Amino acid sequence: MPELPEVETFRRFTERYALHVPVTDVRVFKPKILENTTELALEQALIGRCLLETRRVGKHLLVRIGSPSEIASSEMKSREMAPPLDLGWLFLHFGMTGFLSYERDGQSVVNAYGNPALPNAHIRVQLALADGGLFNFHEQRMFGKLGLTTDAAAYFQARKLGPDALTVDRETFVAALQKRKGQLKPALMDQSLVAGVGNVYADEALYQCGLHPGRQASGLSAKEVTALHQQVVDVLQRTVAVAADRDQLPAHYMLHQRHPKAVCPSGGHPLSIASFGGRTTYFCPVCQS
DNA sequence: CCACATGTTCATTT
DNA sequence: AAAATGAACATGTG
Repeated sequence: MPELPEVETFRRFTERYALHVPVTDVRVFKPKILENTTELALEQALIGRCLLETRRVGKHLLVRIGSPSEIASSEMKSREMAPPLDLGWLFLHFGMTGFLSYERDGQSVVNAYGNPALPNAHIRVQLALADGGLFNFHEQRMFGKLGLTTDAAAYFQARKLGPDALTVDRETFVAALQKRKGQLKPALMDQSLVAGVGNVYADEALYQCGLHPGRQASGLSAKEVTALHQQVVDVLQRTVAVAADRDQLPAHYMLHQRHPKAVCPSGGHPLSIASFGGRTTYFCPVCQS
């Protein structure tokens, strides 16, 4: 599930529940989820500190670690205080099944996106906060990662992420596709071309503008590539707007049909299920060409 | 038992 | 060099 809209929802969730409260404890239940760090290093980096701000590119979420006394940067500028101590960033990647939850006072459990009855299982890392809150990173399938980095820009660069798909401008998007040899679907999913589009929303954007996933990326007309840019951004923005709860997306969205009996929301024809770029791809052979 | 699942990375081939 | 392909990773579901 975690493509760009889900991770953006996690980012907002983190902002809402976990910022500006000192961390009192770090519990790692599955060390394998850690990338180039240890439980001890996380404890040293986090305990007694606060999470202060978040940043997201594509499907990657970074959370800045700072001292509890550090105040908001706008306030700081106006008072011309010393620059904040560089305490680095926590990074999270959600793999195939990752998500966040928060609980407090024993009962209230809030999940990062529409999944009301999630069990308390598969918590891999838990941050205990000074207000009694517990901030949980879940990852059933263990493809996700959590770790520390000192430099946010270097973190994104090392992963060769292209411009974020939620805000990529038309000129950049068009230029990237025009020089791309190969099929549309793999191009959209290439995180170095545009960051954040995964299997489901790639299919949706292609469906919404009537483009076949196997089309040559560089072979689109100006009109087609403009429409594709618009749909990529629109599909992602709409999904962010409903906090990545797919049940709230329009009925004419094709992602509701990802099952063997799938039919086109606009004509009722059976959808084709094929492999592009090594991923299962749903598309309408009538509407998309 | 098998096939398949939203992601990324790596090796191999074209 | 770029792009495609397939495997691997770990775990659960149908």
